[in-house]
Amino acid sequence: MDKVLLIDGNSIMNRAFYGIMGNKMLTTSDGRYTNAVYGFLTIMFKNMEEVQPQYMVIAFDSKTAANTRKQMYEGYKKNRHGMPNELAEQMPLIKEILSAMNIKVVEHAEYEGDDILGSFAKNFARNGKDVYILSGDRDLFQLIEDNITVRIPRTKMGKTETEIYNKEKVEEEYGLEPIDLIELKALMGDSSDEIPGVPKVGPKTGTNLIKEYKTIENLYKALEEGTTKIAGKLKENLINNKDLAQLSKKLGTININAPICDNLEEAKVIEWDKTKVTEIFRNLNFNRFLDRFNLVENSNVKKEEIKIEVKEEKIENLNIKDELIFYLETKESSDESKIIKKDIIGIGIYINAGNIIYISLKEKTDILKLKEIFESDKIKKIGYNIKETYVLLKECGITLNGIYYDAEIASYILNPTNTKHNIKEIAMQYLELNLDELIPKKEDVQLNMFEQAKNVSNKEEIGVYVYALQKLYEQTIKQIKEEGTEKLFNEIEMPLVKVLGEMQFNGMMVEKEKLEEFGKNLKERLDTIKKDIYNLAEEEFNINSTQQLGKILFEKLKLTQPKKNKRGYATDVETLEKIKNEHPIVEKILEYRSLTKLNSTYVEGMIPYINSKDSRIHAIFNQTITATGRISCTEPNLQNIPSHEGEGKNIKKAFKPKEGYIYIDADYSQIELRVLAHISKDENMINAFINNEDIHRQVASKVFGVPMEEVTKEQRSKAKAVNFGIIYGITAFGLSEQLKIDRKQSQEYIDNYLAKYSGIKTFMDEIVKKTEESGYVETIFGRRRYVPELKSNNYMVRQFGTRVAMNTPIQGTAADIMKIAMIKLYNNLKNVDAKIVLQVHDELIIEVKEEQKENAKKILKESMENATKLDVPLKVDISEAKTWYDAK
DNA sequence: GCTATCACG
DNA sequence: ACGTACGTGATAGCC
Repeated sequence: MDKVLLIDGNSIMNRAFYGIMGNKMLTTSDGRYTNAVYGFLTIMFKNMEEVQPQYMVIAFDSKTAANTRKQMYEGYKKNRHGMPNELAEQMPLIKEILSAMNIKVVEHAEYEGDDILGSFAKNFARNGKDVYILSGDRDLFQLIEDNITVRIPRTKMGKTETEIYNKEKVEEEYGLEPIDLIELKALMGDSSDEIPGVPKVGPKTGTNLIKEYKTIENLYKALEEGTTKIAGKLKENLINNKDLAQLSKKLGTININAPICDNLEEAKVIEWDKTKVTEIFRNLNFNRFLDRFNLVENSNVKKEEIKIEVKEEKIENLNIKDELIFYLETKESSDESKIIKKDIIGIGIYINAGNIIYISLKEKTDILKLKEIFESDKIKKIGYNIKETYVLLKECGITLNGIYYDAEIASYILNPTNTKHNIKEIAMQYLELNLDELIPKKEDVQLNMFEQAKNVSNKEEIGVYVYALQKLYEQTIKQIKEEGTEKLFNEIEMPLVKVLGEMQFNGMMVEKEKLEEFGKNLKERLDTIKKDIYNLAEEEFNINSTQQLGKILFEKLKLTQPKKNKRGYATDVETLEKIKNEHPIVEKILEYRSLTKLNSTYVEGMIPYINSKDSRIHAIFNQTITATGRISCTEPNLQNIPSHEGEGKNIKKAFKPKEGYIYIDADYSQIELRVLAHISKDENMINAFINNEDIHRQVASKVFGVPMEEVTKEQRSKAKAVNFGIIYGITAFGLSEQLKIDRKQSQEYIDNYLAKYSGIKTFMDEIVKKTEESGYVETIFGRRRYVPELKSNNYMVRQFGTRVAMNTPIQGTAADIMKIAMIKLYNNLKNVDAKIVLQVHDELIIEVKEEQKENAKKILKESMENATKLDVPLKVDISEAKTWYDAK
């Protein structure tokens, strides 16, 4: 069936404008802004690729189009200040480009963009086409029907994804059919367009009313006939505001009969005017697009003199003995229950220089023919992003062994502050090789590129990666040896790949119902608090918007305004705590904040990650992100589940092992201070740990000059803050902020501390000096972090450099120790029915068969405490638990 | 994308 | 006189 892509021009331009606003490079040489145009095209191309439309229309708002509705109601879009100049000047530009691409652009003096989209959508749908509307605006949901879907671009974790709304999704989210949304809006209004609605009717009341009466006409008929249960204030309100409801319905109804689309064939997608498009792209410096659509002859680009020939080969002919240098080709999988939603479709293998082979693995069983090679411990595996490979293979029933070298990890070891370790970047950096130039370009790129099936394999591209991989292997290992980090690489990082792969494969079991129940409870309470806040503010606003909130608190309610930030008023917890006594609304805001956080991040954010097959969350543990050597965790982040105090902790009740199993939770006690004691060799601190003293109490005793027994709770807690400060590279300001004392006072604490713990003072001075000289700082296992900040001309940046120099060996060494412990633990648990499921920097959780828990406990504790030998003992606290919540 | 906010060690 | 404690990730708003 023919497909139609309709685009809400203004809405997408807006998104794009704010999306890439920060990129200051996106101006032309004469200073014209191009970021919104660039972003618009990126989003449009992505959607063209996904939808592959035969018809397209882009609708824009004209200056006068809103007048039709303004005549009905003068408030309509009244507070919409026009778009910023930087965006406005880009509007003609995008229209010019679209016209060069022969894409139909519609703008009308009397009809707004929504009306244009609505009319085209319904018209196309009537003609039997599949319609896809691309917009950032949820108002368009009312247009959805069987053959009409709305696509909302969304940035999630840096990636732009498209959220697709069809009938079912709308019903699920709103509890109403798409067409009913018109009625809902008539009752509840819309603050962004200033559609009034009926006062005091929010989403809940509104939805219930529409569910029962379907339309406002029916509702009012029932009210007038008295055949309704509605009573009290609500009834009064509805009756008194009938006009407003009717007006709002008119305002909020998208016109689907605008006489503007009599010839749909005009919207047919045809070839671009290549010359014009090229000229404009060149003019705007859109080199990536020029390249992508093959619009320039790259005659002036110096081509590498490398010819990479890739031969397609059968598995049977493969002869691999000592090492497997390989790159897996994957495509997005349609199987939602997979741990990693990718399918393996091919593999490139290095045989020798100039001889790279590609094996197609389209059939599910193909990969199993390589099982023996993958599982052999004798064959060294040399690859890229092997942790992912490990999980993918494990899902196919293959356990990858002999993991020897990973180019991503090598790059990380050489420079952990690099933010990108993808193969193209590291080939550029370590080989001075531009892989894009080596990948042969396809001929028919321009229009047809959107029609290229994405699962068509590209063996040439894979071949180039394999080629680069072999070179990277040689080059980075050479550099790693030169700087002396090969032990760290070979004995810690590479063995850890498998452990992290295991953790991701194992996952953490979550009781979805428990989470949902908690979410329901949160939402109910949030509804109440929201109403309270609106009542106290005497108006409705978006509480999540710090700007709107700031206006309410500091302009309308005139509360004292303790702090400002770049964008206006600060409204963070600390600020609000200070003015809590001035108005009851503040307390409510704080409560609202903490509950929305719980609901959106830990309930709503978590549920989609629960695997339907095994009820587990398979979070990704990243090994190449942090500057210090810690691992990080994403999709979702299980390392920041609430655990301090308050009801956030309840989230942890949903995490529980499978039937017959139990969690053992172990955490290092004071590992960073112990590391500090070791590397600084400070006598007092070393003794404290050897004698198993309470370190915070000891510090309090020394800093405040009181005997150990007389240290008060308050003094101990202050000392604790000082200890933390020391680890972070203390400043008087930082400590005074933390303890809410003045700078003089905090400086005294620091001076006292450094006098009593003089070994630490010496260490701090020397590490900064050493880092200045060498340019880098190291952990005791040799992990290296460069600190260019110390050479900066900017005082602030230099100061930051000194703190980094002081903190990195401490945090980094602690991270190294944990990594060693994890490897030991993994090996020691081989004959136990136990799995490592989570690491939270100084905490490890295993899921173990109940009968074997005592043995597992012993192994866990021993692996962690004996990870390495320091001048102070490593201490581990251990507990068993039925849920994560119960772990102490 | 950047900013503000807030969750963790 | 400046503006600061270290390391992370997720969400929502921005119009």
